[in-house]
Amino acid sequence: MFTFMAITRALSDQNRVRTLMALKGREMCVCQIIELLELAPSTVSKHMSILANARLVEGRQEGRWRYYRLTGDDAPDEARKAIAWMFRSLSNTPQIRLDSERIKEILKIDPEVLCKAQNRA
Amino acid sequence: MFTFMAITRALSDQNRVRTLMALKGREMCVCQIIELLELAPSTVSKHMSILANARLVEGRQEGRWRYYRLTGDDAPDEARKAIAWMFRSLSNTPQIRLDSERIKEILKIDPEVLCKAQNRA
DNA sequence: TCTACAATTCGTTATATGGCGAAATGACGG
DNA sequence: CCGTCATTTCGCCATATAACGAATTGTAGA
Repeated sequence: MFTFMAITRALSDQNRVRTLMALKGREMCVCQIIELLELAPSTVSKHMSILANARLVEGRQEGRWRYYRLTGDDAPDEARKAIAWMFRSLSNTPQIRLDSERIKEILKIDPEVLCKAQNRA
Repeated sequence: MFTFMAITRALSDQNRVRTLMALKGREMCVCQIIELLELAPSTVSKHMSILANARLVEGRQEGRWRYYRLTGDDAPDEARKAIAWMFRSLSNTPQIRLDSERIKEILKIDPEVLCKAQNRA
């Protein structure tokens, strides 16, 4: 029950759901997610820790960057089922399609350049 | 997306999840749900309206009593999938098993008697 | 119509949550 | 080591939410 509630609470915020959808089939570093959601770094970091706590995502350090991806086979069954349900429900919605387009643009930019641009803003 | 978020927000409260699990395969009137959750009538009523808004349950008036049940085939696909996911995740958890036992006892009591008892308390 | 009463709505309160900016952390290049 | 810089942690504020009791609504029976 505790695990299940951690998942539903994680999924109860739209920005976290958008993030999970964005991670379908790829990794993204924090600054790329910041760029997608247009939120402060500290806010995004907190969202990621909530998702990680619910075992919906896992992080990987690469140099100065931290990459997040959806959890794999090691994740609890509830988490994988939740992600599958989310994909079935949302893949064709306007918001997710819109995000999908923006992600394509964001991924074109070298993370190094992207982070520097964010520092200036 | 709006529909999906309504569902995840509805599922993000433990008392609402317990209520949905309680409604598996049966109807219950509000006073029976009050008895299960041990919350004030106004609180339970609000929970039920949140669940109904997310199209996870639907109500039926019978005399002075209002019975709630899980939504049927008329519900959005997201809602039915969510309920299925919830059942798979929670059916064997301690809290739900405990509730299941209590529900058996509650259903033995005539709703008329149950409501009267609640008024006295 | 009047009373009883199950359920809902409304108003209030305490806590939880999402947001930000500032400071701390930790990894890399010099 | 030392500075740089991506990310996280911390402290704060505004809003959202869950809880309650009081008042309202609407139905059934007298």
